[in-house]
Amino acid sequence: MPELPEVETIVRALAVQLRGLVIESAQYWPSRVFRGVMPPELDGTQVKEVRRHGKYVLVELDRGYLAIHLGMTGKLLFDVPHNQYTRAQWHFKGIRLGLEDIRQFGRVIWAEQMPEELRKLGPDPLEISVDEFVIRARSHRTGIKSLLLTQTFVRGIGNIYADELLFRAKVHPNRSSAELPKHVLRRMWKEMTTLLEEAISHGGSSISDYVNTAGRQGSFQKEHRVYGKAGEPCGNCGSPIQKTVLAQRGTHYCPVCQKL
DNA sequence: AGTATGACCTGATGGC
DNA sequence: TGCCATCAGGTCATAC
Repeated sequence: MPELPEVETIVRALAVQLRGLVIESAQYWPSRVFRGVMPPELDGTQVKEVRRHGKYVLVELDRGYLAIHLGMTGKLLFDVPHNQYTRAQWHFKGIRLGLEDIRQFGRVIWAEQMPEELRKLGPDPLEISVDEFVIRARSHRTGIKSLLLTQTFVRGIGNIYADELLFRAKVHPNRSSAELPKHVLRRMWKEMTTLLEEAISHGGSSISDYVNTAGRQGSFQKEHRVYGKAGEPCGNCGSPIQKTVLAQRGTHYCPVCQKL
């Protein structure tokens, strides 16, 4: 569910509330999110910082790192009662952070050092330079949407923002990455930056179940131009937005504005 | 290296 | 109301 803007929204709230707090106790309910490895005893450990790394929430402790991926249906919520989907709870003085995840596609990783799963990811889309973006994109032949979804290429873009970005940049989702002209890739980089920053400023997109740590929805779904708009007229040219399957994902685009 | 497919999970929705 | 198929913000493993 959550992509870069949603995770960024969550992380900003978590950082404010958790920085400096000490874990008093933690509870874990066995589920797929732990992949068979529960975090060790962390009582007495202090939260140094909370950062985003791609789609991961990275909680930097004074001893080790807790990395949380929210998958499709993961939520981090303060002070809500335990329910059947609660996978973990961390108790701090005066506040309790719970992880809920219906589908269990999320993941909790603990490691003494920055976890390998995070280190192997590509650069952040809001930090990569335009030149590096162009060079990296040109070194792959695969379809551009598939590449945008590949977290080792850039980290944090998912299905919504891939579709929205390609529409804004007027690029067909199945165009071969290596064959995109440099000026088109530069345009994509620019649109990527503005799209993600706009989405963050709206608190992310809420389609069905995304909510921030306060249980509130984002509003960027109101600004979507193609995602979830199949059959509706394109805002540029009026022709109907198409929906197909590409890279195993529902893909929305304007067949007139985004030519192959 | 690429891509296509299925798997992993559960719930919501729509057709019959 | 019930049953079935399909779809959903994401990875991951396996097979061509």
